[in-house]
Amino acid sequence: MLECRKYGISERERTVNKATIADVASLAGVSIKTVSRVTNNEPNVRADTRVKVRAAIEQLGYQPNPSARSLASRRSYLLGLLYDNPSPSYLINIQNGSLTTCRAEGYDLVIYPCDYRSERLTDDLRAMVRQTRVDGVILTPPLCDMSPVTDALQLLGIPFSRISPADMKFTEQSIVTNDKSISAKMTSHLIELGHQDIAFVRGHPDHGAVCNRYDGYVEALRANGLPLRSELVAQGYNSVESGEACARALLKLPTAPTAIFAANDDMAAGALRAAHALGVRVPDQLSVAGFDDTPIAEQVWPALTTIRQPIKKMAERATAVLLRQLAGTASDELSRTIDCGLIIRESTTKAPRARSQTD
Amino acid sequence: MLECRKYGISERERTVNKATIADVASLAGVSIKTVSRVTNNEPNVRADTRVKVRAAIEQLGYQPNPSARSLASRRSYLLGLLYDNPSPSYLINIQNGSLTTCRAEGYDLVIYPCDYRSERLTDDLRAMVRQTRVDGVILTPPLCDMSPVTDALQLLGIPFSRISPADMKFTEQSIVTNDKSISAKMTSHLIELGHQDIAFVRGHPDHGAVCNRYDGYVEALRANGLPLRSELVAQGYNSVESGEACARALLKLPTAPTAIFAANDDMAAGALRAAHALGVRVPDQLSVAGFDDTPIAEQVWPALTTIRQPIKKMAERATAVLLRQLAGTASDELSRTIDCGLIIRESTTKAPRARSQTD
DNA sequence: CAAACATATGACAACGCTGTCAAATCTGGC
DNA sequence: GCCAGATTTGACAGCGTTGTCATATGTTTG
Repeated sequence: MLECRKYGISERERTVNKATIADVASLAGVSIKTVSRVTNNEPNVRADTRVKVRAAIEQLGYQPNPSARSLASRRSYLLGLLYDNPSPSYLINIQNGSLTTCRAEGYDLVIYPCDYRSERLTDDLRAMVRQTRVDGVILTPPLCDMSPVTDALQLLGIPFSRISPADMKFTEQSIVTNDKSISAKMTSHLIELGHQDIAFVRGHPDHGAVCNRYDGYVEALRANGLPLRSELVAQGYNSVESGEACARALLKLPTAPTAIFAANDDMAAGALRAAHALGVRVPDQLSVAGFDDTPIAEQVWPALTTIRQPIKKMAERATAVLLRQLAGTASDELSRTIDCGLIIRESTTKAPRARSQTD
Repeated sequence: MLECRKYGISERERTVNKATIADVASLAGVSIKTVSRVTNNEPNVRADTRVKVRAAIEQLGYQPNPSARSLASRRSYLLGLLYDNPSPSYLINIQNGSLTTCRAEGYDLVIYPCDYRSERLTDDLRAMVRQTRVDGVILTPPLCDMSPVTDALQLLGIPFSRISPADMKFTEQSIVTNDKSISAKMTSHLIELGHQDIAFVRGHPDHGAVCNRYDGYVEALRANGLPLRSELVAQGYNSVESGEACARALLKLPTAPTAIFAANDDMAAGALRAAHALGVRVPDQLSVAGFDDTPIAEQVWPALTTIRQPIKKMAERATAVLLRQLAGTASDELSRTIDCGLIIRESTTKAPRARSQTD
């Protein structure tokens, strides 16, 4: 009892999970190999044997020791999630999605924040992989688009799965979104509301998928016969701050836009701040649209019109694709393209006629 | 070469990390035990032997196999982070902080989102612990205040460390914040600005530390000789939405407050939304203060006066405390109380004289 | 009914490390 | 130069699984 204080390790090991595969085997009256077959759902076990073993497992509360299993089978049952300081809400969705799939398949998730601009990125990667021996890696933007990363993983022989890559490589191992077409749809929506002078705040150049959104904007302008005016295109860096700076500059233009479409919600929130500060009323004088439907979209005032990406689902799929890859089973039935939808809220409305007239 | 396609597992194992402790031992001309001693920084190795072994390790790029190490030493070198759907930015800070310490000590972090209201909470906990055999667990609010959780962990003999618990139990294993006194300070600050009618939006009742903030508010009112008016105290639930609802009700009061202090930033952002919607100008007519300094505080307009909690540092410390506990070393030199500071931004200013006069 | 084959089970050797304990080597004191 | 004690090193047995391969048990077929 006294040694129990402070949860002495040795005491713990005696208390918890005492049953080993051998205990189960002797209780069930079979060999440990048969127990192993049952716990791993292997074929070639007679139904009644299986029942017997299951009962013994139940009775003893047996859980296979993951370390022993890993050592013998040379798999860690661990997946790594690689990310570089994304928006918190994005990350949490990715994590939750990935975990959903992981848990269902008996895997755990280990997280690896890293700096995509670091010189030592591939070294870090290598160290990480070796240290924990993750069976596979999930890559989020912008890491999923960096060939040093994918090359290193290929070299190490670590399977990976990519979420929202910008390019079309490794399509078998990627979950892609239709960023371009949905951005075109949002732009068209604004045009339908009567907006002619629609500004676009571009995302961080290193962030591939976000960049594709600009292409959709360009496409929609062209499709609707509107000119692409370079002064209405601003370069942001995904942050609220950068969005605010861009919007300030845009709103001070002699031919100020009546709508601003930002490549993500944070920058759209920045545009909102700029409008407030400059006394421009949203949406009466200015419509603002974002992308991602992060929590901030509903938290700012007015609530942002935006595009919802089912991020959690994307992560679930990406993880499933990775696990299939690990298992060697085909994953053809898994759709790898994810659709997004427009969410119309308070920050967009019809273009102010008067204004575009007088300008 | 052909088998390399799709990164066949067996091929991988041959390619990556081929060096074992035996290879290092024979290259260095020592026994495997000596190599083990070196990699684990154990004493009683001659300096020149250590150098020899280190060189061999370097040359072969040897990394100990974590599964083998775990199996033999009965430790997983894995820590679990238990959380229940907190704010994304809170979680990311916690994760990053915890990881910083983990990495430095050769540990990895496994994440466990869970539902604190679930009936099966302790069962889940038990399953999780057994499945991965985490060496210890980090508890965030509100889980850190739930005795079913702490009891279960104690029973399982799993060491844990708590971040921001509301109670004073397990002080050796907790990182506590001075929520009460800093809330009093914020309240006093508002009083110094001339506010007399200060409303408080309380946090979720299940969230202990957030509740303590109310106590600070009460204390400061008393200390400054102001009455505690129950109609100025609203019950929120930590969400933007609940903060907005509370603020709407407060602002419609015949004796509306000139300042609203919300127990967290999300609710303060909600108050901002309510003010915007009702045409109440912030901060001219209404001061709003939050708590936490989450990113939203800077992203809304006007930017929120709030209280900064060094969450990342708290997580670093909590993890360090846990690791000391695991190692059996004393952690007395680790301070377990964390100070917060007031961040004055745009959402608070002097009380509108006229108004409090006419009311 | 036996031969031939498919299915079910088990014995045993890994897997790569750490813990234990004994052996070897190095100290310093006389 | 020798002995007691401290320090350094190594042999070897686990740790709890899975993989391999041989054996045992069914099941079909001629």
